[in-house]
Amino acid sequence: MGRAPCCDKSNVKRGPWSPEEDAKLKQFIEKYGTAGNWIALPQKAGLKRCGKSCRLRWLNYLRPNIKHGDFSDDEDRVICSLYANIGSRWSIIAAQLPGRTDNNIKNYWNTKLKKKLMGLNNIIPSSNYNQRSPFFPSQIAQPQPQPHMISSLFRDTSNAVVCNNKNINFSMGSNQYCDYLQSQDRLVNSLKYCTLKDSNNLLMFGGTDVASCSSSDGSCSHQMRYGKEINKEREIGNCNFSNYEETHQNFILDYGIVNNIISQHDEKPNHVCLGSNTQNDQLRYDVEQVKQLIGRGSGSDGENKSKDFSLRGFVQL
DNA sequence: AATACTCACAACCGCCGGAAA
DNA sequence: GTTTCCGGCGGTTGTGAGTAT
Repeated sequence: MGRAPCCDKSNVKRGPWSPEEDAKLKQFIEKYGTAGNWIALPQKAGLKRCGKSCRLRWLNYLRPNIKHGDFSDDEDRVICSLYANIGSRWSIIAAQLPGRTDNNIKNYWNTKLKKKLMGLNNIIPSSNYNQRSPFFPSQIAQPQPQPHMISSLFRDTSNAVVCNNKNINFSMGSNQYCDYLQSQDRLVNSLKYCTLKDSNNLLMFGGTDVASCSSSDGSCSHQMRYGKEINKEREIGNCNFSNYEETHQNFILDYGIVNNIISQHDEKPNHVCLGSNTQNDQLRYDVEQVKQLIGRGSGSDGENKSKDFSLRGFVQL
């Protein structure tokens, strides 16, 4: 059974809102609120508009404290940083910019910021990058800014941009590849239930096998085991989440651990794979590419490398 | 001055998830 | 457990102003 339309489309006005309609809507909402029902609102307010249209008009234009006009450099920076991390999740990005709406930011990105970044970088994206990145929507053939372009632009000044939302907080790492990995929120989700295992020459992150423990000082570590057979996959290593902080679980997955596993493994994996077990829900990264990116990191000695290539994040409990 | 083109932004559409019935 | 409804979201389209020819 199909869904009923939200309104009688033949009987509602469409297109730009007139000042009179704006005034009616604003007056009604200021007096009565939405009463928790946008669909019924237009009739009560005497508007020949779809409820959804009223909602959008209010949220994107009429609502108090909406900022109109140019975006500041700081706002640009936040948008770019968050886009590099989480992709086109405009509502989450908008939550970090008071007065800006998701629609506003989306339009700004599509019409100005994206072009600005592409102009600054002047780089044609390599086909080696994962095509399922938010920077390579499959439907869009035109080149998109890549995470490392964005992070390299803003690295020095916004190394610790934090994205707050009800589910996930990110703390940006400084490494290009880790920035890129963090842009896949599924990675963060899978890290919550992380197992490492190998299958068909792939090193995989993801799955559901997780055990947790707490220490006396309040810290918490989640140990991931991958020492047993899981379907056809063998266990190949160990990894810890550590440093429980207040309401957040802070995880650090040191890239050295991954490297260790790769080097100890008798059949060298040729891909790093993130996501669940099904082939359709995985993100694959070429191991050689990963190594190359490590080599391009800012740290030249071992200590810095280890610091640079850890993967950091906060998962709100 | 008229027309074509570009750009920015408002508005719409369809899908999805959660809550209620 | 299933269906229905609604709000929210992201992608896309429409519109009008500004600019180029």
